[in-house]
Amino acid sequence: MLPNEQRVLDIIRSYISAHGYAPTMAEIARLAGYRARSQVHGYVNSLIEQGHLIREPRARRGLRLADSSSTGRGEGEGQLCIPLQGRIAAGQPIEALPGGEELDLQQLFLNDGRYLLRVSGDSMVDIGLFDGDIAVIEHRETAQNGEIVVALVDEQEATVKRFQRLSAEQVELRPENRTMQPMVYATSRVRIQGVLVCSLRMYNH
Amino acid sequence: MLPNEQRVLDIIRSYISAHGYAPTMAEIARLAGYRARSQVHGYVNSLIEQGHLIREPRARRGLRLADSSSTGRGEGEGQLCIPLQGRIAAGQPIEALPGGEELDLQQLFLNDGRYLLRVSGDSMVDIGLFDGDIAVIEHRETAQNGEIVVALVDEQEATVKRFQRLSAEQVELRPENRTMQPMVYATSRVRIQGVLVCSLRMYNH
DNA sequence: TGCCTTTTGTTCTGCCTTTGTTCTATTCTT
DNA sequence: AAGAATAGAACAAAGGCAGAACAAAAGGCA
Repeated sequence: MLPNEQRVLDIIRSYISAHGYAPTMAEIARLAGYRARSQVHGYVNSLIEQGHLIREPRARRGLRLADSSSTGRGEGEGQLCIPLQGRIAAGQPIEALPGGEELDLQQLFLNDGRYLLRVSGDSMVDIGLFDGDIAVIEHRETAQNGEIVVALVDEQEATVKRFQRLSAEQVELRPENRTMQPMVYATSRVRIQGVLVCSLRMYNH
Repeated sequence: MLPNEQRVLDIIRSYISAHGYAPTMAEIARLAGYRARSQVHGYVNSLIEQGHLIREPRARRGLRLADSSSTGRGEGEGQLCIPLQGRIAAGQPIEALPGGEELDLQQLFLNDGRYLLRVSGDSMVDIGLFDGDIAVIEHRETAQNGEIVVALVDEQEATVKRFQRLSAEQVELRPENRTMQPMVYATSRVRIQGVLVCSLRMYNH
């Protein structure tokens, strides 16, 4: 999937999840910054060929997601679920968890577009993200307010920050560290590379 | 394989695993620090001759990894290693990790005697272990000084604390929280259940 | 209902930029 | 001297883009 296709798919996903119905070609074009609907149409065609989208031909707002994440994932035996045993730090020796929660390693680490980065620096210590931690990042080019993102400023410096869109022209990248100041940038200077899904820290000796 | 070829191959691997599509010659050049695309092209040609890469001629982003070199995710037989892609928060967009570090999920989560607990309470916030985090515990009945343990006091209350043996008769269980006091117990009253190997936190929305 | 306008999906065409590719030249290492 | 590393120019193909044009669908209005 090419980057522009990815971008269009992101936009469609966002739109559907926000509105409940699919965007029109013109809406996608405006959101993606294109002036021509035909442009979008090309990418949508590619996405349909690749099986990421389904079209109801000639229908308005007739796009649907063909998402593998929503329903059954028929992936043989690569599914690694680990049960959570219980809750620690209060009451009984180890209080069993009622719900039978599970951690799906497959989904957490091996989902499409997820990768690992080592965190360096102290800009997020207030939410417990420390230097040396490992971050699971999901590749995306758009983010919701409040998500923690990997963002590239001026195509130069990549950082982990909390994302907040202030207006159409401005975004805020806020470090979670009382000693640092939030930074406000023009939207055009900031490119989202991914969002933080999970962080993990090893305690080695 | 020459060192520079290796480097280029690493960059391509990282890029594909992070984005889902291959980089362009120019992107590889920028990531590797070259000014000329032709430079990259030469190495890519070598890598193709050696069978590490496959090219779709003249296509953009038309590089694919040959299976033999897909060290990316070795899930051959239940062994799940995930490469760390790089370091985030300073310098280059994403600074590639030289060592090719890997995270071995198999070993981390499925090693004998390891299990998961959900953390509850604030007694370890100073080391970034928060309420709701997931802890990977390795079952053990003894601990080294300084390790973080799951300890049972008087066969009643299980907690996560830092372990310190003060003498043959006394052990200290120290919460990592400035507002709490370390507790000292007779050795006989404390039973170690396991040590903290890793903690992990999800960022859901 | 029937007519008209607007919106929308779709196709086609033409222009510009990016990209893969090849060649050549220069410097560096051994 | 030989091979590798680097830089830059140049070209053709592919992709990115805008706009025009047309038919189907939707909605308004008498």
